[in-house]
Parts: sequence; structure tokens; C-alpha cells
Amino acid sequence: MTTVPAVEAGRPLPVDFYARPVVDVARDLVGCLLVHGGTAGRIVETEAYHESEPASHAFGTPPRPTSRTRTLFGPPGRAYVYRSYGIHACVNAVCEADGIGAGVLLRAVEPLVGLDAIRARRPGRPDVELASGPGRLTLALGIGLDDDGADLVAGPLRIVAPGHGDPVPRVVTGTRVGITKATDLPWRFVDATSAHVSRPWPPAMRAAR
DNA sequence: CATGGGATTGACT
DNA sequence: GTCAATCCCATGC
Repeated sequence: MTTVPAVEAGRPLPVDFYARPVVDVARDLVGCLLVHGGTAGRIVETEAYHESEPASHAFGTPPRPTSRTRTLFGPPGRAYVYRSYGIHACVNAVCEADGIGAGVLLRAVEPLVGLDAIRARRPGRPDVELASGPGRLTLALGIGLDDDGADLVAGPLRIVAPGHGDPVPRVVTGTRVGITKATDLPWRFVDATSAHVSRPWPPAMRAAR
């Protein structure tokens, strides 16, 4: 595991945390807490995307920001929120240096705080499906396109380091899902101890159960 | 300028 | 298992 600069238990992750290679950040975000409004959940699944590979929204020759991806090329530690399939909102943590298009897609959280509000936003869903997918996650925590560009370090939408007593995730690696290009890169990270992840499970997780 | 395709989900056969 | 919903942008004529 990469040495993570200046992370304090229970405190928001600092900008330096995000200003690192995006794959390292994706792995290290598993187990951290995503907070929005009165609700929060433990991050149990992430994927890394980088402008150098064709599955990224930032991929291009040369890579350039569009109206959609402007935030993705901006400074690290912000939220990049985009519309998926014209319907859903999905949220990334912007990584690496300002000017580089790189982000970690947050694919699933285990709801911990504000369960009543979360269940009200996801009527009829069993608890393990409340936020077990990138579109479900934003619905559950009330994250929308208006949160694009939000400061994850100091804003109302933020990511917090685990506390001393919080469970330590068992991170397993797999290939990213829902894409058709660069499908071989092992850039998906899942907490194998959690039931709140999206499918398909990585082989290492199936083997452990 | 017209068309096609997603970093998805949920309803339905 | 199949399929529609629906926005932004890339591609191609």
C-alpha cells in the first residue's frame, strides 16, 4: 500500500491524498466514509479511470476538457459528477495533478448514517441494494449533477478517513465492469467483507465465500 | 447536420 | 434472460 500523506483518523482526506496516481487512490478509498447532508456510507467499491486509457471520459488525442469533463481535468479533491445513460448521476473523486484527467468512480457504499432518509430515497429496496451501484449510490445519498465540482475536502459533500475503531476492509482487485474498452486493466477494488457491493463480484471475492 | 453509443438501472418475459 | 429510458458528446456523411 502506498504511503498516504497526513491522513488523520476520522478527518476529511487532504488534497495530497488525491494528488497521487489514481489507481493508488482508488485502492485506498475503500473503507473511507462518503458523507453528504445527514447521510453517510462506507465506501466498499471503486474503479480508477485515467486519460491514458480509452475507457476514461478524459481519453482523447489530445485529451481535452469538454463541457461535461471539465471538472475531471481540474484540481484534485473535487467531485466529478456526470450523467450516465441520460438518466443516472455517477460520482468520481478527481485525482492527480491539475490538468490531468483522472478520477475514481465510487461504485458502492454501505449505508451507515441517516438510514431512514436513505431508505426513503430508495423505497422498496432491501438494505444491501440501497447503494450497491454507481447510480444507486448517488440516489441513496442525494448526490446530483449540481454537486459537480464540489470540494471533497471541506464541503458538505466530503470523504472522511476511517476512525480507529472502524472495520478494516479486505480489498480484492478485479477488472472494471460496464465498459467495452481497456477491459483488461485490474483497476476495480472491492471490499470482500461487504455484502453491499455491485455485481459481478471479482473472482477473488467469489472464492472467499 | 444525423446518428449511435455509453463508467446503469429497474421492470418485465 | 431482454429491453427501454434519455442526455451529452464523438463520429461520419
